[in-house]
Amino acid sequence: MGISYRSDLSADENVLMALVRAAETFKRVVSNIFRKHGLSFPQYNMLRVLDASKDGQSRITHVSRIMLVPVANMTGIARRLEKNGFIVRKSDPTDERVTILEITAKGKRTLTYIEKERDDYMHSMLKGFAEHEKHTLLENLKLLIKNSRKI
Amino acid sequence: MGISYRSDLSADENVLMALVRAAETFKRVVSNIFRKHGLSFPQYNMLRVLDASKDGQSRITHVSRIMLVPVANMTGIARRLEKNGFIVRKSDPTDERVTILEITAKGKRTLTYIEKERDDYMHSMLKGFAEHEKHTLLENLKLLIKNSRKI
DNA sequence: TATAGAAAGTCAACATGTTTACTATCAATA
DNA sequence: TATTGATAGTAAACATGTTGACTTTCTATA
Repeated sequence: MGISYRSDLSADENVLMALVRAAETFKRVVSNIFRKHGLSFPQYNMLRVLDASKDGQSRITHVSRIMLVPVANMTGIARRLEKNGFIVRKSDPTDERVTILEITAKGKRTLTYIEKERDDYMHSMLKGFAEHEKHTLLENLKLLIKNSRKI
Repeated sequence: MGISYRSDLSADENVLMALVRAAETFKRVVSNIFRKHGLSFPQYNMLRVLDASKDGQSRITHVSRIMLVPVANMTGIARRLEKNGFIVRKSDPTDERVTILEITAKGKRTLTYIEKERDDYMHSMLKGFAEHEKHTLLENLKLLIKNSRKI
């Protein structure tokens, strides 16, 4: 099944299709972990960014730039996170245009609950890789990202 | 920007986040190519599967299994492809439950138009990789996929 | 041969991504 | 200072992904 589909793919395409599949499989499994705690994949990432920010807060545009996701997507993600009590939204008194997002105690607690299970999964996904192989893989992936940016 | 976010990530997380970013960047750029010809990323993949199938046709469930995408997603993708004349839908006389998808002449033509630009892009994305490095990268990605399946 | 269960699809509800349009505010400058 | 352009964010329209419910049709078997 699928053999006739793959047989005429070039070496380049094989690599890049495997890249997409590996990423999607990874996202699917960690999403299952997040979902048990009421979070989607991008919601979790937004929480992580806020948790690592000074005072647990940051403006939407800043989060957008770190996540490499258009600002337009942030609105809905933040709205749902706020609805479920993981963050609060405040306006910046010094600039009325700005919306500041801040992680709540519930948000921080949830990240803690997720942490171990997530780390275990990531570790098992990289089973069979020596440290230097992880490093080489990381460099390869960075080169792919760099190459695609230049196009 | 983003430094404080990244600084406390483990080596495992660095690799897997780079994996997701590389895949998303790749998808974004090839999607631009496809869009010029009226196709989305999954629509293109569905066309590719049909084009590589016997007589240019296959049942929805089969395409779903190859693309590793739930059948429920296939319905809408096929409907939009049919609406724009890239495929037709037929029912299987031997099994009334089955929907058969078949690529049209327009669909095949469109794949031909896309082919070169897409190959050029994939080649430039893998610039700087020797053949044996591509091979190693592919093996690494396959191992990631295999590892994540076992969880 | 009824009937229960499996298989193939569709549909609905929701979250997300993408693009475009829009509002509100701020900043620069004529 | 009034106007113009840049910034920050939201909203709407669409395509996709995910899950679960549902219909239709087969298939196995009691």
